[in-house]
Amino acid sequence: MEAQKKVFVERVGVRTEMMGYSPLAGRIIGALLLSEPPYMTFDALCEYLNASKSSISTNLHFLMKEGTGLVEYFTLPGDRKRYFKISIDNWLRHIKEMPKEFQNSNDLLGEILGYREANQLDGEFSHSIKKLLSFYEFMLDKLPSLIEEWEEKIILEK
Amino acid sequence: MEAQKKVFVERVGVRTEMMGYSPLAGRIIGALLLSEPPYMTFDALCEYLNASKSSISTNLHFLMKEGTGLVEYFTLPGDRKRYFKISIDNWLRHIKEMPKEFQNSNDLLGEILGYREANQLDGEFSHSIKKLLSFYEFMLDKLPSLIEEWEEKIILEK
DNA sequence: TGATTAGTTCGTTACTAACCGAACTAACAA
DNA sequence: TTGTTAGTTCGGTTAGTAACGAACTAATCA
Repeated sequence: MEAQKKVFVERVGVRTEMMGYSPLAGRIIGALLLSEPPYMTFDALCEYLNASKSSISTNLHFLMKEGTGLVEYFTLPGDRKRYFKISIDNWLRHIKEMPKEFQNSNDLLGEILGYREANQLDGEFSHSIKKLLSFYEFMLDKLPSLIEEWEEKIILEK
Repeated sequence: MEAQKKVFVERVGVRTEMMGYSPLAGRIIGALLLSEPPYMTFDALCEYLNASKSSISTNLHFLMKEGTGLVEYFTLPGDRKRYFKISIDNWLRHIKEMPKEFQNSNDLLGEILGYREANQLDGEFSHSIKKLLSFYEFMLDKLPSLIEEWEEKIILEK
């Protein structure tokens, strides 16, 4: 069972690395997803992941700030330690912001198309860019209400 | 106008770097998006981007294979040169595959939840993971038909 | 006040990725 | 067959990133 857990931690590590996190940041996420109880102290993370305090410190900071607040911590009265855990809420909030990513590509591509048309550059190519843009715009239009639809479904299920 | 074009090329470069491409790969995409006609030879790319032949060669290969076929080339009879251009079709095909990315995260998270439940780990945390999973699953369910809806819209507009 | 604990900061090392130039190959042209 | 052009491959340099240990700080405890 412990061995299986470690395998999961590494697999989560690989997945999250592909999302732009460092290997250790990925393993922290993995460890926190699989630990029981679902939070760990600083020292426990160092020991479990065989990592130095400095590396754990750096990566926890990253995950709490830049890393979209994927990790957060709580404290207990009369206890100096911090207890680190995954914030599923922030995780969800982050993936719901996916349309914003689209928006950025969309905007730049739109500007480029504007430039091409203003300078009367090759029409056929501009036309195919327009098609691509229309896809982005369609998604930008539809995704928010799709997300809302899910929100409502979730409320009803409760 | 030429200056404005270069600014665009760099901006595209930065955007695509954020998507995991190398700086030069990003600039190649930018140059090809803005060039008139909408294709360039190997040498023209070297010169325009002030890059070495080897770097251009490596990055074009990447963009044609691993890079989801974002770039392709064509040839002209009686002309040894290759003409490189953006494949908007492949670009579109690639973003339409977005649900597959979801699928991978979804599968791993599902396995983890299975592990947690099999070992009767903290119920509240597992419950919130379930909520996250339900979002992924909802999107996986709805996105394909949304994409199809766009396809139909496009056909009608023609 | 001094000792301990929790976590941070800093300087270094090891590794990887991006890019370059030079030498090379394959195809055609003279 | 020799030269030229288009592009590739290889080895090396440089820049950037991940991680470490040691020294430090801030808070608590005795």
